[in-house]
Amino acid sequence: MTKKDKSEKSERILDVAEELFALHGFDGVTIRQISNRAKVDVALANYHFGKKLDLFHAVFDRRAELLSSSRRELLQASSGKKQTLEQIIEAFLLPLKMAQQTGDPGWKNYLALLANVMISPLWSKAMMGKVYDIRVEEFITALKGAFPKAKEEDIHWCYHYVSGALALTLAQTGRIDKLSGGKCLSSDFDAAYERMIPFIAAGFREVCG
Amino acid sequence: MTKKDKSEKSERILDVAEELFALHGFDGVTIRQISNRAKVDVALANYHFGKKLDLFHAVFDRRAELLSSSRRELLQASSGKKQTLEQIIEAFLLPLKMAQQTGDPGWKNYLALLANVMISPLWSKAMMGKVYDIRVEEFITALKGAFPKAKEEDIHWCYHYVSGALALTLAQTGRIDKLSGGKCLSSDFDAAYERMIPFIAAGFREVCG
DNA sequence: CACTATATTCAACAAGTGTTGAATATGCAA
DNA sequence: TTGCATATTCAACACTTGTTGAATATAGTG
Repeated sequence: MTKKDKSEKSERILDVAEELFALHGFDGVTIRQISNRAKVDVALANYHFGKKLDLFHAVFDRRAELLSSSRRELLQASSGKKQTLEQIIEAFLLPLKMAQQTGDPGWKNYLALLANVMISPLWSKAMMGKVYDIRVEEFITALKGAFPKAKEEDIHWCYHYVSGALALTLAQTGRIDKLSGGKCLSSDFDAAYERMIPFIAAGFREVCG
Repeated sequence: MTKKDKSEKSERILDVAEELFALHGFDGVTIRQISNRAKVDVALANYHFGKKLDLFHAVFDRRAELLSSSRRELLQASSGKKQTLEQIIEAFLLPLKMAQQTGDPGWKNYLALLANVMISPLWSKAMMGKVYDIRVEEFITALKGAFPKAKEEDIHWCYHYVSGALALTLAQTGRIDKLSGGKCLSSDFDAAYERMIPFIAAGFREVCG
């Protein structure tokens, strides 16, 4: 707004790259596929974003800060008195549900990309540290407050399970659709989150309580 | 043994391909990288396994049947009388823990590859249906037996969370190592499974009980 | 208008891609 | 040994990859 209005084409590149990276991963997508679908010359991606890897980072970072700060606000909002376990979990999950509920397909793609990064050893090390790890540390600190007597390892492992369940949800593989014979839908984030919170809460209380 | 002894080199190709596919995914690996590390000519992979995609299938299928049948046996072993929830969950998880505990790095790589496939919409659809889905259906049937009054959707969503937690564990991203400051290790499957069973069981009882 | 910085396209490069057919090596039966 | 099937290598193909430098268009400013 004030400084620079990103050109229309450069944002189209980001959108298309987001979608294709989410679906096929970094190596499964060529710059020509991106520029073709964005109706743009091959060289333009390079002009705006540099190397292919830089473009990937640009895509990943674009929405990372929004998600991360939304998590921080929710976590701090309830941090006055002692937080309930459910409040803590919701602060972690709700921003993702809200992002999904915007209906913006860009968010859907980004969340799938995030899931992809989370589960890859290489990409996880390269990308998650920048913005997301700080939030996770706050999240874990809050959990320690809710379970003062729990062992740290127990809390970390439980968070690990949460992270996995979340990743598979964000990935929207469509597998649950098939396995349930259509009774459940990958795209139904409401259904996924509704049950995830009590599921996780009970697990935490069992292992850490 | 009886029919054909696969050549030493062809198995080396499979081993190397398994490792590289697990780490970088299908598109992140070239046949030349595989053949170089296997100290074999580029054309040999094609001679033994056909196209690159066929090689990927060969890698994925090689250990799939073992894992799947191991699950079936464990699930049937306890199916005489009414199975406890913990028994059902263990039948699903134990084969993976045992595979990991062989110490064979090939198994470690395969499980990471499996995690990768599980979380990718495209690969999941293409690969999981062949061997794994049948086992999941039996698993869910057993769960229905343990929770006769539960709604089907609840059971499917809870299984979905299990599947996600499992996938992230198999992936061994090393993220928990970093976040816990070394208190937890991705490679420590014992620690992961030990807590996973009570965590999951409590979640199921809360949502489906 | 002219000037300038930014945006976009064009054309091409060197390197790498999967795949293939012919040539050679290897092991095994008669 | 001779044959023969399998295994492996060699050399090359047509094509795609990311990236770049020069050329051209576009928009904003004086």
